[in-house]
Amino acid sequence: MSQQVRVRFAPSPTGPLHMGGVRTALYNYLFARSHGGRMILRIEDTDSQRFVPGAEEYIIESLRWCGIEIDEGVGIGGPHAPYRQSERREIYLKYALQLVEAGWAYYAFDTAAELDAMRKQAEERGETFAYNYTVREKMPTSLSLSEAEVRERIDRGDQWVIRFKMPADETVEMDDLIRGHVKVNTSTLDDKVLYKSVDALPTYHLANIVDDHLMEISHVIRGEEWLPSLPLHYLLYRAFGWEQSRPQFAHLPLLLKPTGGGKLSKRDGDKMGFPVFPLFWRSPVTGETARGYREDGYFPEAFVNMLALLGWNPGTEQELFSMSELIGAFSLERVSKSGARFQPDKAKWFNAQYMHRKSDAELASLFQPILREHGVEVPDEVAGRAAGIMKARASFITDLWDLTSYFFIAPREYEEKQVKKYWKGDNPARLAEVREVLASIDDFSLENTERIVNAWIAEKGYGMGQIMNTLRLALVGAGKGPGMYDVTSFLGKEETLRRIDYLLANLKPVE
RNA sequence: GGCCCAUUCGUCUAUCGGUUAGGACGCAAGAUUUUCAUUCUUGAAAGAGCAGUUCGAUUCUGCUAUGGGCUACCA
Repeated sequence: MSQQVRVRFAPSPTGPLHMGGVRTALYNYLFARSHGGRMILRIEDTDSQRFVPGAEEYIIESLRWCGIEIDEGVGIGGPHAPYRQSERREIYLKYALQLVEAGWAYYAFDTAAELDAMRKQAEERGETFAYNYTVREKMPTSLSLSEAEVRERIDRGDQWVIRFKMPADETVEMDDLIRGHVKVNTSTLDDKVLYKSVDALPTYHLANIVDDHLMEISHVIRGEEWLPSLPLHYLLYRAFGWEQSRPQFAHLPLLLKPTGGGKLSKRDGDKMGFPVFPLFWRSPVTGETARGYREDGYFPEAFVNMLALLGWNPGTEQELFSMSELIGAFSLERVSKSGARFQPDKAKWFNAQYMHRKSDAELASLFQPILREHGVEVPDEVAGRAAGIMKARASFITDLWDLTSYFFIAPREYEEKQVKKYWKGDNPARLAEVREVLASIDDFSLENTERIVNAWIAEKGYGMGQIMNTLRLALVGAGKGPGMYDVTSFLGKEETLRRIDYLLANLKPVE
């Protein structure tokens, strides 16, 4: 096993990459990095019907945002270029023909419409139509037609596909790194199309095997939805004579909907209010949009951390992992077998953990764009300080504005509930007294102000809650916010006094 | 319908034949507190069912049930 580890992430550009795809990419990346291997990005655009412009760029940008680095592939190049399957068309036909020649595949001349009709008829009879050893001799194929006739049909320009000649009765034994030994009898499988007539491109199965072989892929780590076609893939490796270098397979459990059944899909996010995609997406064809984790205020580290733990665990009680810690801890052996239900609440919790651990400086650069959106221009240091004071109660960077707006904008209106509760009785007079105490303080630091004002409250025998909440009404305008001395030290003496004066002058106490 | 995969608290999971079945999210209660959070403590909460193997099964085997995937000239 001195062979170099080479894995690939091979999405198809039919739309935005969804979080399940990101997780597959992540596991491939972690596996590659933890084995000193290479991570390859291959774009599987063999479905010309479903191709969506912009999807490839979206995939690359998503991986970049997540910190999943590509060593080789689309956008980077490498020894096995090109890495976009549509640019490798001539390769596949050659290999498909090789299979026909060797007797592992055959031409079939029936059209998609004819097959649809046959399936429908079979269904009406309560049967299921399978294109396999039971029918292939009766269909117009190179198996039933004479060589001359086959030649003639092809030369005439008739449509043809190449199908795999599935053995009639053979047990295929396979090994999966996650699921263990799996056996399937070929009698339950059908003659899959390997090469399509509609766009003169291979299907996934052919392109996949050929490219994995040519690109010297050592491990195929992909979603569980591919497990049913693993026997076909095994057989293809054998048909090509590539069994010795066949990669090892690992089929990942699926990401499931938070409630109910089924795999996670785009609709779930729309319905339940969480993103299913890493980045915001607007379809260039339909104009449809979908929210993204990035735009919803998630940190890529938190998103990746959350995704890594959905279907894998380190076997310890550690939950917070940086990418390099993940690389150190990851192993396919610890990937679970059953589908993992995605939990929006847990995703939020992960993000909050990262939020609480961010430095003021890091938060400042993320918070500044939001401040500017609200017309607030302050130095990074000030933005960072505001964020730092309030980060403990934020889950997302996007929570910060609501949490800190009063730091930057003096209240002009006051929350009714707080006014009713505190802007009455002795409190206005007491606020005037506090104002004088504050006015006498030179060092407005949190500690100093706290020490002096608290001592004064104690000396006077006033109620802490009454004084503080009245002061809060003046400075914040509502019953929220951090400790009052956080507010006074942030605002500074001048602004603090100004806000108190404004309240005193403009709001009539309630009776 | 057929084939394949799976099955521990509501959810993500630990356990690799012997444990008071552990942790986390969420939930509840309490503590702290000048508001709101944070934080801390505590609590409720699980081996799908039935056989078998075994001195002993959550763990191994079989069946059933349930969930999921696949069943296209889509990946």
